[in-house]
Amino acid sequence: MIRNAYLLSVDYEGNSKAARLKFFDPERQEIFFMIDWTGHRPYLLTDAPPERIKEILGQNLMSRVHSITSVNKFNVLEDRNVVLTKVEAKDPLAIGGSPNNIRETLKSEGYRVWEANIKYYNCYIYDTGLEPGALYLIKGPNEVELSCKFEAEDQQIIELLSGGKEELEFAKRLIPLLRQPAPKLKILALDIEVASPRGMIARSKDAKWPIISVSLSGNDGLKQVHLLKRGRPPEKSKTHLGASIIVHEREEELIKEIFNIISSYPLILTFNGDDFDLPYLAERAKELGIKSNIIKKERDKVTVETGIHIDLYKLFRNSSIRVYIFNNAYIGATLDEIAEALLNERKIEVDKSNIPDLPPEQLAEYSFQDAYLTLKLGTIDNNSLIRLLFVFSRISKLTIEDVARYGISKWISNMIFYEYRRRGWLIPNPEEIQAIRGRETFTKATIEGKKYKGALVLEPVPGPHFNVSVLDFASMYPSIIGTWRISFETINCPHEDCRTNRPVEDLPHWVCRKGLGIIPDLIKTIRDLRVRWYKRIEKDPTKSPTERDWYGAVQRGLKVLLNASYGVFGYENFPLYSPPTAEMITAIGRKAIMASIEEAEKEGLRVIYGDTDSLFVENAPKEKIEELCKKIHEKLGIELELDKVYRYVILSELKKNYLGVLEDGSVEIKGLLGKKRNIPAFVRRAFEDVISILKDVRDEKDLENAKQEIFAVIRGWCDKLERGEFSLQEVAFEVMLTKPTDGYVKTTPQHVKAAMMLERRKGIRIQPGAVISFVKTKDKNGVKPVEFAKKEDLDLDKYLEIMETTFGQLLGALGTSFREVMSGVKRGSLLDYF
DNA sequence: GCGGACTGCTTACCT
DNA sequence: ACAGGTAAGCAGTCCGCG
Repeated sequence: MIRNAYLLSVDYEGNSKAARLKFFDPERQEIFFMIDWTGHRPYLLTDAPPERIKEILGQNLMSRVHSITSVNKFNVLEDRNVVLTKVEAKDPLAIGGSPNNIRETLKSEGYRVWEANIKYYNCYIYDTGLEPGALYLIKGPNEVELSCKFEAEDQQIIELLSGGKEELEFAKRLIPLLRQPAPKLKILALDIEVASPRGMIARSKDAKWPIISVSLSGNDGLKQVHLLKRGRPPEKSKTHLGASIIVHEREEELIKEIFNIISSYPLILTFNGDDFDLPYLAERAKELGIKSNIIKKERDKVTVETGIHIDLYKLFRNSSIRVYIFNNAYIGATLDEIAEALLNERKIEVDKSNIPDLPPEQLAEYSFQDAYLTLKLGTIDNNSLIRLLFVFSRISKLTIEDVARYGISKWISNMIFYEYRRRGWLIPNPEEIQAIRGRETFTKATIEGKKYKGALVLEPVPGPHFNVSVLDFASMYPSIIGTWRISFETINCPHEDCRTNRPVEDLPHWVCRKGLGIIPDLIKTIRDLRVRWYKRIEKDPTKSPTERDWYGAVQRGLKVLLNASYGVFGYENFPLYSPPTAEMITAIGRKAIMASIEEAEKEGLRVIYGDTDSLFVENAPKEKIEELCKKIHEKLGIELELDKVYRYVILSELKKNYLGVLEDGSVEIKGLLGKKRNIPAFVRRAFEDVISILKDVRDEKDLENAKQEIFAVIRGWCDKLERGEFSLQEVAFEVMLTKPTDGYVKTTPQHVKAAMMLERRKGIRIQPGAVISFVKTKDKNGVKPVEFAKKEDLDLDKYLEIMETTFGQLLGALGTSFREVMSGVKRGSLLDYF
């Protein structure tokens, strides 16, 4: 049977002792497997001679060895070919997983080993050249072929690139992969509730208590709550969201039914299902004697045999996803906070310590809401997350399941490892990179405790500025990596004649000029493809909305990769960690921005601010800007471009703090206190009120008038505060708890005090990631959780102080101050503090 | 014993 | 668990002050 199917995942199958490919057939909405047919085996590389292996490993380990051969590899750190011994094993655990293993035995004998820490299924993907996430044509039991190939029309994309052979070859593989949209999948969200006694937290390790409810919400319209019969039957047959309430006499029956339904969906979504829902289900099933292997617990994930499982808790916690995909719209990592921020919906409020004692209808409502929210989050924005996972999987070569669980450094290192294996390059060990290419840095960071100097931030010229052009280096660090060819491969290379190639005079590091390395090619290709092609076709009106959605995901996905491509080199746990590389990249960045300022000033342009890769230029004629960009490109080889023109900008005296109004009246606020989400909603609303006045300002005269209006509005809000015209909720500060309350040993910040009061009074533990709402009070403690406070507890002076600092940033830039604005106002007793 | 100057911790932001 | 740079508010400490 010939069919099309997406490769979703690869794992190791213990019975057949081989890799197993998990495919998804979109037409039948069905998962199927193929066991490796190539005879591939796990292995490591070592410098121990082949003839000595037997003796070193001993009889016991040798029985687990499949073969010993010699292989040629290219060692990039020393720029030479090497011959190494490849030890193939009969099972992956023999390499490095079991107590007595080949890796450690070789090391203890003083030999070096390489590529022994890579998970077997990833190793398999590298060697077979499989493309996770891609669509395949399944031609027979031993024959699969990529459905999407490089086509004649793709040549036009290649023309946009200017690289060498390697770069084009990489692009030719990537382009077809990024053309194929993500499949439509039947999706099921699942959530369970457990009869844990009051105050006890159910854990999946010892699934002591019965499962009392399982809620299911599918994108095909399935809505069910399965309840275990306890006491009286529910009075309703449906929840208010329309989920059928189904009661089971026995827990076995319930679990069996759930397994049945799960198995008909290729994608299962949970919120924290890796740590709780799925392992708990599996453990209960085992305890009740249900024979099923549908849920498989692995080291750092729980998978579903009949599909794939994505734990949205892990996915939403991924900071690349949070920052670049959701623009920091949520901070906490709880279902309630994310749902509130992204969907404007909340969990149903119940007494958390008492869920098992809820009446059955209420339990059903509460439980179903969680499954409902999980499905909604997982399919948000017309399945944009699923699309992104496919994009990331195809670029990083990680399985969909791993992409959804690991962070950006893993995505990047896996992509690089794949390319290394493909070319027969030896993947170096971290300690060798540092020993051979250096680990020392020579610049001093501004922030104490950091390893090297970062970006440059210019001192702003405070005050209002009209007609401000913002120039920036598009993807500055990736451009530097590509143009100067900076990576762990090229920094401090072994060639004597490259030592004079020092892009930054005050750093002793040199850079290879012989074209060594592939990372600069990969980054440059991704960068050029994004800015020259995918960003354009995302906006192409001749494309269908579906296609534009897809290319939007591609474009954003590439951006996420690029944004982290410099940072990983400065990250200790990145397998290709190289402090000199990171230090060189930021140093070139500083040099580029300095050169641009110099050039701009030479042209008679006035630079009023700049941060890292941007320049704010006041009143610059268009021709002069074009001239400047051209000159900089010629001089430095990276592209400086006009990003936007502000009708006017108000710079505060602080760095990273300003307000800009674009020609269309839209306001961009950066860093100002009024924008921070931890300040009370009351203050934020007052701030927004003021901002709305600034929208319509076109010239200095307007600004003068607006100022008077602003003063009046600020006074108005202070009056409101004084008269108590607000709800408690509106004056609550909202600050995230980043660790458990007992983890704060050095100081006890206010939000922690409030959290501790909540814990004491309610007898619960507050989890990291929860956002604490508290108000400032006059009592000794100074704070109270909003739910325990009364209006008369409030310390209004504190609230006036925050109004002062919030508006002070703006007022200072407008040549006045909060005090001045408030003077002449008739004050009640509360304002006597002025 | 108390307040001001200071440092360090914590959180949230910018690029 | 990608990096460094900037800002704010508070907790805690030290020191001077009869």
